[in-house]
Amino acid sequence: MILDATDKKILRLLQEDAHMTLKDIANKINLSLTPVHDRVKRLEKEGIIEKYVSVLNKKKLGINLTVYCQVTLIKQNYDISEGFNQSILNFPEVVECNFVSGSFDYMLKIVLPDMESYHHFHQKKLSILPEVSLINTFFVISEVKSTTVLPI
Amino acid sequence: MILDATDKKILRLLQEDAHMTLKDIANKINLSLTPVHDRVKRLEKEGIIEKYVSVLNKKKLGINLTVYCQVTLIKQNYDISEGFNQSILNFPEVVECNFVSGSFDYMLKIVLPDMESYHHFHQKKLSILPEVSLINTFFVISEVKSTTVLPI
DNA sequence: TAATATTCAGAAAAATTTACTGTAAAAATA
DNA sequence: TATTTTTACAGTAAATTTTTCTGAATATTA
Repeated sequence: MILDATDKKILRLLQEDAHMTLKDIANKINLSLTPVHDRVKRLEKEGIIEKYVSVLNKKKLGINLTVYCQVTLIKQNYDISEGFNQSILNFPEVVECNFVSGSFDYMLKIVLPDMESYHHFHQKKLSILPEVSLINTFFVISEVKSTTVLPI
Repeated sequence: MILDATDKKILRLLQEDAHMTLKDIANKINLSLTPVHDRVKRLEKEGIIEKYVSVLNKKKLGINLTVYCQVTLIKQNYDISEGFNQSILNFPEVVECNFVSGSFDYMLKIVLPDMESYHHFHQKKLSILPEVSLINTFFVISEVKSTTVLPI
């Protein structure tokens, strides 16, 4: 599937604000409702638009600590990795987990209320996983940028 | 502002799918339209709900490479940091940038079409910033988890 | 106990999305 | 080259959703 200039304009708008009405979009890109509607539906159907979500304010929810954890496993084989992955998927405080190249195995991003919660998470949830060998933590002091907008 | 159980239920639903109708939400949590509408509006007004966005599919947009960069600045003072921050905000491929504690200064997450694009980004955009002293890159081999859903 | 807020239900109005009809331009085919 | 087919779009009407309004029930406060 090829995205033409109009598709990209629509995607750029919807990435920033999914609550724009079709009419708003139509006006912004000088089209009528029909093509905008059809294109959005097509983009949804093709899976280019994966989902629509609400972005909540961490601070106002009392989530005041973000950390990156570099995790090394005891071994790199399939079963060990899969076991670890499954545990991570069940940890709601882990918002990001990627298997990476380099001197460790996984890069995690974790969001928590405070340091005490992190201590608990580290001791009672992450470090006790049988697959985990090493954890190296970096604490976020200040968030410069955080966006769901992809460059298109 | 205190969130009661009903607010949290609404937030949990909207975090996963912002295209649920008020009626859908009302049905799921056994309420009528009015309180759901009023609560959502209040959550928006208070800034608990920050925005609504569309999540796009990286792969289908030809974005096949994700990397983490650990960046060290030449100095840690305010002007140097601010200069760096401003540049980062203007780089659309940088989707995440956090000032962190530890053996380097910033943790970046960058999304790009391929290795060639990363080479270009590294050489022509990141490493030439006057504030940057050191860059350490980790390539994502496989994405295990990536969510905008906060634990509430 | 009365007055005031707060929360919610139901209904009507306004706005948006969806579906339908048709036209013009571009592309494909004979 | 002419004809058919496809594609993209405009306009309108129906269906759905959001928004607004009215009022009742419960809890809070004076």
